[in-house]
Amino acid sequence: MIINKTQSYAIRVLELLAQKKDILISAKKISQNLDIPYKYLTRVMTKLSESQLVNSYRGKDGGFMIAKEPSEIKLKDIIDIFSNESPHQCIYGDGSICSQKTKCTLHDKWQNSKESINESFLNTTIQELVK
Amino acid sequence: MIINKTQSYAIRVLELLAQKKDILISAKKISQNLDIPYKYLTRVMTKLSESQLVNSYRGKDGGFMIAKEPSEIKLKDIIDIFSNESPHQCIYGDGSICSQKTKCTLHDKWQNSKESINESFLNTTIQELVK
DNA sequence: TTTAATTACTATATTAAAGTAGAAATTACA
DNA sequence: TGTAATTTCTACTTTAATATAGTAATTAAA
Repeated sequence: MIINKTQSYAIRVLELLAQKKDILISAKKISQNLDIPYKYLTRVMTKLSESQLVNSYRGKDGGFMIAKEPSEIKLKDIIDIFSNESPHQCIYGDGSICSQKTKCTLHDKWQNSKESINESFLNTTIQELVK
Repeated sequence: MIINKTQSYAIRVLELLAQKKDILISAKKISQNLDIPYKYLTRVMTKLSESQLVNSYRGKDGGFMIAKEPSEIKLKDIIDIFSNESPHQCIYGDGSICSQKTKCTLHDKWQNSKESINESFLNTTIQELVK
């Protein structure tokens, strides 16, 4: 896949919260609505909250709300939160063999594909998913 | 990553075998040459052999040889051998929610990126990596 | 025909991602 | 002030990918 499961969960959550802008929604409801395992979701939500893409409200009647204009949130912002991979990874691994200096045989081809994806992540906002 | 570790191992193996066309090379040598764990590599090699991208020769002085013209082996041929994912996966998973009929919100964008990658896999042959 | 070097097979171990469980901290409201 | 509903924290479990280990099968050559 292009992105992992956790990342796609997070994108879908923000899509939902964008649809319900200015309304508090609990993790329980998000979980039911999007069919994402509740306990796993709560951890995703905590990270989204730490990253200030959503605001969280604790306690009774608490929940989550999108923290920015949907048009201000790029897919890349979300994806990066749940990403650990070094961005320039090629078939020769982590940069020790393949680097800008000593490119691996696929470096340029890879880079093109990656840039195409990355560009898509950069210029797609949550706004677009909602309408 | 775009591809997983096993897939990149396999690509590098075929790159090497293409460089040593018509020469038998043992798994041990491949392992040393490419710094791929020996035991893991042997299983990758068995699969490449089953898929007839390489010919295997057992017994003393045995080893592996590329089985086709490097120009005839597409990256996609190699990648597909070590791939289990359904090819049209979007953020809504495996096709039950997102399909051609009921597209997910990112379906078209995703498809573009995927096609760009896929095209690259399809029109890049091992030949290109060697020169 | 024996030996050594190899591929092939099968089982197990390690690691990272995904998922689950329980309880602490917080808060609205009766 | 007590209770119930929530987020947050910490630990554990499961699953899939990657890696390791041991041995069987094969084969060239002494």
